[in-house]
Amino acid sequence: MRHQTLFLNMFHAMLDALGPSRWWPAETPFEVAVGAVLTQNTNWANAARAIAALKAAGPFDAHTLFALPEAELAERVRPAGYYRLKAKRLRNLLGLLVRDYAGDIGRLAAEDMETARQKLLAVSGVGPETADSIVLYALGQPSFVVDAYTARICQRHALVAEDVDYETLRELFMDALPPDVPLYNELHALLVRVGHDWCRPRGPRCRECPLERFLP
DNA sequence: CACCAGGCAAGTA
DNA sequence: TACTTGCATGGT
Repeated sequence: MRHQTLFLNMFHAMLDALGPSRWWPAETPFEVAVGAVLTQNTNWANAARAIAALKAAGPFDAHTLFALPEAELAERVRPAGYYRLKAKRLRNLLGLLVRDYAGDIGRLAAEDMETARQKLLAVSGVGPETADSIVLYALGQPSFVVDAYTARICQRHALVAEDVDYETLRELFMDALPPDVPLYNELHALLVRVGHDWCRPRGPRCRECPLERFLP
C-alpha cells in the first residue's frame, strides 16, 4: 500500500500527458514473443525489420521458423543486431513452443502465470524482462515488466537504490498495485515512452518530464 | 565522430 | 558470490 498512490498518480500523469500507448506493437501473441527476444538491448525499429524478414520466409509460426536452418534464421534477424546470438535465442524459444505446446502459444497461455514464467525463464536467452514481456503482452497475464527505463526513472527520483535488482523492482510494483493486465500493460508502456523521451542515461536532470511534479 | 537502443549468459577471480 | 565481457545493427 506504501507506493500504490504514488504509482497511480504517476500513471495518470503520464497517461494524461501522452495518451494511451496501444502496446505491444505486434499483431499476434506469437509475434509479441518473437519481438520480445529480438528487441533485447535493441530499438524497436530494428527488431521490426527483423520480424518483417522472418515473415517473408513463409508462414509466421513456430513450426515454420523452427524448421529453418539456424544460419538462415540468423540472416533474417540480422537487422536486430546480435544476430547470431538472437538466432539461437529465438530458436530456443521456438523449441519450447514446438516441443511442449505443439507450436501454439495459446497453450502456454493456458498455464498458470508462475508456471508459464518459469517455463520461459528456463529457456536460454530468455531472462526476466523478456519472460515478463511475453507473459503480460502475449499471454495476457499480470506480470509486471521492468526494464532499463523503469529502473532509471525510479533511481533518478530516488525511489530505489542505484544497484536495485530486477526482482526487487518488480515486487515493488506488484506489491503496490493490483494484478491488473490493462494497468500493467499501459504503465510499462508509459514508463518506456517517458524514459525514452525524457529520462536519458546521461545528461542533466530532465525538465518538463510528465513525472516531474509527482516525484522528488 | 560518439552515443544510444524495451538484455542475457558465460567467463573470471 | 560479485563483477566483467561479448554480442552487432542502425539511427541521431
